[in-house]
Amino acid sequence: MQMQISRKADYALRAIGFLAALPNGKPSPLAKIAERERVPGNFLETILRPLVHRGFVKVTYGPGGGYSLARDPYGITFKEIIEAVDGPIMVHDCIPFEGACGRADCCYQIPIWREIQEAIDSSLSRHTVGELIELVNRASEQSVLEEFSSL
Amino acid sequence: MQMQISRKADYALRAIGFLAALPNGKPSPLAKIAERERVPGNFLETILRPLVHRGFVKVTYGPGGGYSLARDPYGITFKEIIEAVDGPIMVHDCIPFEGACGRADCCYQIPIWREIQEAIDSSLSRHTVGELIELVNRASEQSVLEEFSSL
DNA sequence: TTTATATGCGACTAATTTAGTCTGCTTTAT
DNA sequence: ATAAAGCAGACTAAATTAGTCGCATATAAA
Repeated sequence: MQMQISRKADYALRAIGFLAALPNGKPSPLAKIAERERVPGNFLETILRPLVHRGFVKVTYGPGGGYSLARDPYGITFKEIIEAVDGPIMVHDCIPFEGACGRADCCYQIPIWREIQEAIDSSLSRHTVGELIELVNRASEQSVLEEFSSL
Repeated sequence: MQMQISRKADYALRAIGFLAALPNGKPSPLAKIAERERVPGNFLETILRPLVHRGFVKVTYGPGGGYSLARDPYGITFKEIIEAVDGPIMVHDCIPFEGACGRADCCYQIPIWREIQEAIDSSLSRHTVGELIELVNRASEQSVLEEFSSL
């Protein structure tokens, strides 16, 4: 399997989806997020760090504190989160500049790679954290319904 | 850098582009492809193997032999080559089936991942090895022009 | 002002994947 | 026969990813 998002990116999106789904932006401590999303806590903390630095997530210290979403979830894209935790998404070395791969004379493929890159970028930018709220709500309605029908 | 194609896939596409650009499908031995594309020969050989198995590349043994393209280059997509050498392209564990990540209750994100996967797939399928012929030809015309104008 | 509850930082280790090598074997043209 | 080609697969090395840990800092509330 390749072209796969990293575990870090996956965890980041789970965590940020969790925060987005919290009512009225109440902060949630690391331990709680980690438990709910079944993610190693220490690791999650290192993942959330850049999200805090870049202003996607807000932190409040002390008792009752924790992480919370700092921005409108519909304004945060998948691409932004993924790039925040793992660096730029780049399908080929030579995307930033021709010859970056160290073989300037062989880079005739790059127009194609640029198109592919563009497709990936735009697809990852079309999806926002806001969608996760709807999805998680629909999922929990669903599980309530299942519980009900099994009685 | 992430979501990057592997070196294997890059080498495979360089090699297959080289073969596609050869006139009248004459076979080219490994050593020659490796030299021209500046790729370690032993490694390239392991890369070409699955391409032979899957019928993209044809082999002729003995003196004067080597590898040649086995099919219409406009019918071979980037996706096919990449998947032949590196296995299926899959943006998220849960693409093949919900719960593949081992957390069935947390898979509410997968509709989004499926859309992203679809975008990547179709973009990689739109581009064919045939385009490489045109690009390499244009590139060599270009270098002839440059040589000419510098006189 | 102490204490408990929080995160921040960075160095470290472990596991996995990717990249590349090597040695011996098979196939085929001349 | 023999030389030129690829085939097979086990092996090693390098790089990346995933995860841990100990100590430091910040804040709320008793």
